[in-house]
Amino acid sequence: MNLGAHPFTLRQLQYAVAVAEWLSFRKAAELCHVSQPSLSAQLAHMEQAFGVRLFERDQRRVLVTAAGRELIKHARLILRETDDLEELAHRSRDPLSGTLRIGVIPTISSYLLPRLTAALRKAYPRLTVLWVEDKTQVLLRSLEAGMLDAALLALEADIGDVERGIVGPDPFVLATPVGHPLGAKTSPAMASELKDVSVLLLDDGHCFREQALAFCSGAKAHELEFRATSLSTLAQMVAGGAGVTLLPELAVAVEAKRAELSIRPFAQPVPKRTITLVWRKRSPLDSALRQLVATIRAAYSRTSNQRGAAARVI
Amino acid sequence: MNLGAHPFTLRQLQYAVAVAEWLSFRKAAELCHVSQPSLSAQLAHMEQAFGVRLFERDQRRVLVTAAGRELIKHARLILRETDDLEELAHRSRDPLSGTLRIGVIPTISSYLLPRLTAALRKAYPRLTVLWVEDKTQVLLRSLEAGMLDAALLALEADIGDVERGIVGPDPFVLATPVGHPLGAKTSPAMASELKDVSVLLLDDGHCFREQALAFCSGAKAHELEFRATSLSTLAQMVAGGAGVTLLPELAVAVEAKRAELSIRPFAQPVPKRTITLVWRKRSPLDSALRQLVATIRAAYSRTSNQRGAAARVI
DNA sequence: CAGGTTCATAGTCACAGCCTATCATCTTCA
DNA sequence: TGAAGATGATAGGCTGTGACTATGAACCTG
Repeated sequence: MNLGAHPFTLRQLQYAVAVAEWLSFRKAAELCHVSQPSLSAQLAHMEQAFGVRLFERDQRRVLVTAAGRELIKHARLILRETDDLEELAHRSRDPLSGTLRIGVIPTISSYLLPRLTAALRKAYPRLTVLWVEDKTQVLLRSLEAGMLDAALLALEADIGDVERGIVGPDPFVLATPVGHPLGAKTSPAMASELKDVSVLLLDDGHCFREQALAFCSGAKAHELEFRATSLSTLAQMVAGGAGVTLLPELAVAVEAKRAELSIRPFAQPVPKRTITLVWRKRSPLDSALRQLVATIRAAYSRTSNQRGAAARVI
Repeated sequence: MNLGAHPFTLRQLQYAVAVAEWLSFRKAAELCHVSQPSLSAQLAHMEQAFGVRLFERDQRRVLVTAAGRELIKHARLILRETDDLEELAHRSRDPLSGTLRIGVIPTISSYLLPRLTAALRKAYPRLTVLWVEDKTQVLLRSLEAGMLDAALLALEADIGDVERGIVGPDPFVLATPVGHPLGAKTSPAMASELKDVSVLLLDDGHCFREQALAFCSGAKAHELEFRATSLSTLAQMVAGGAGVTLLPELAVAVEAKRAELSIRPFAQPVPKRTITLVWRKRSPLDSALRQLVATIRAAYSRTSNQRGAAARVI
């Protein structure tokens, strides 16, 4: 490890990054809460130390040089790491306290959160979770940008290279209007029964759409043109007789109560998704999040059991 | 990006890492070239800022706490990154390394780049050039906006107030279908021969169109309605007997090989364009780019000679 | 118990880094 | 065309951080 004095400071890196972001010394100085001359001076020192011009500036505008681009990219990385370190320090007093920002996809949030928040409040009374609901890809981008600490989504989606902790499997069931021939049978549903049946699916961008679609096209079902933007809408339309659909079992308890639906489980191989908590690799929250996953898993499996019971009643 | 002041410094991280490594304040202070009290004071500040005790110390020994282990692991990572940044700065002191974004017009790129990239790789092995192909006016706007570092184009176009380095002249030649009366003569072509001849030209927006058009209208030639979008298309159409055209000599070697063309040079005054590298005034890359121009010029004149040889064979 | 460790504390000082005020340019708009 | 309003650079002065030396307190070792 190099123990020699570093020729630059974290503060200087922040200044450089701020200027690169706003292409303005004044604006950057304002955001960094220093005067513009101070910022100018620090950047001058930094350029001197590096022996490289980072910014091309005249009296009307600022541009980042080729060298500047490379260096500032790296500076951003370092600053993110320092933020992580701060975060780590803050948490190391008490890992599961403070505020955690967690993303969650819509087809999970409505059904899991009500029960989960209660369990979390009980397990970690000093922890506040800020839930952010959006589609998988948006959440993953926010996660990467450091705007989220973790995200709760389906493992089957394209989630890239992230750390993960599995909460549990969520099998899909067949939902049909009451009185529909497919809903009448008592045996588990076979994929082959879906051949040429009209199914309704979620709109583009919802990962549950992709997962259900994969199964349906394998079964040679026929997708109707209309696409719902939430599972609730989907359930309403099915109840209205527009067609049949797949629902994650997680949603059944709520949706079958709101709308008149017949629910049948599928025979092996059961289509399913795997609910998972994901976070950045090398996140300082790693161990805390693993602990959190255990708590979520416990709450989820309790919910599953109750759902199982509810299903038997129907 | 968090722009708030960081509660710690890189120096403090070094101190902490050194202590963790040697489990001794004195030894660590010595290696960091500071007095032991200075190091003690900084670590005390750091622990205060973090709100966590990093070291368990009494007068006979030093131990790293559980929190300290985590934090110092992360601190090591950050210090490695800062070393990388320093290294990066050191390398970028050599302006002709890293990535340069250079624009180039289509009537140059296809013919010059294959040879040029090889020459550049050889001359500047640590330089990566990202070539961006577009029309002159688009390139100049990108250059002005800082999205490009330089652009390779024809001096004869309207290029505004930019810094420039001339690569070399690119004379135009007369290209006719094989068997065309204008192609039969062995003497250099006169502008007057083009009177009332049907010529094909590039589409609007290509600067080569403007340059060729200036010459042709001076010669009272007659432009056919059809306009090609690339020199290759143009050559194909001429070979097909649709008319005659002007080609930059740079393109002859490639195009005359693909299509059956007769090529004649022009008599004085030879119509031509001047291939030029341009960049922003006051760009910090100025001296590097002048050096680059010299390299490009060398590669271009070698290409010219070979093209001269090829032309004699035809 | 003296001498040699260890890290912590006290007191002093220099300079890095901040501030305000001002300059030199360039753009904008009346 | 000229005044007002940007922007970044420069000048000069102040202050607080982080360095130093000297010393203190606790602990081992011969």
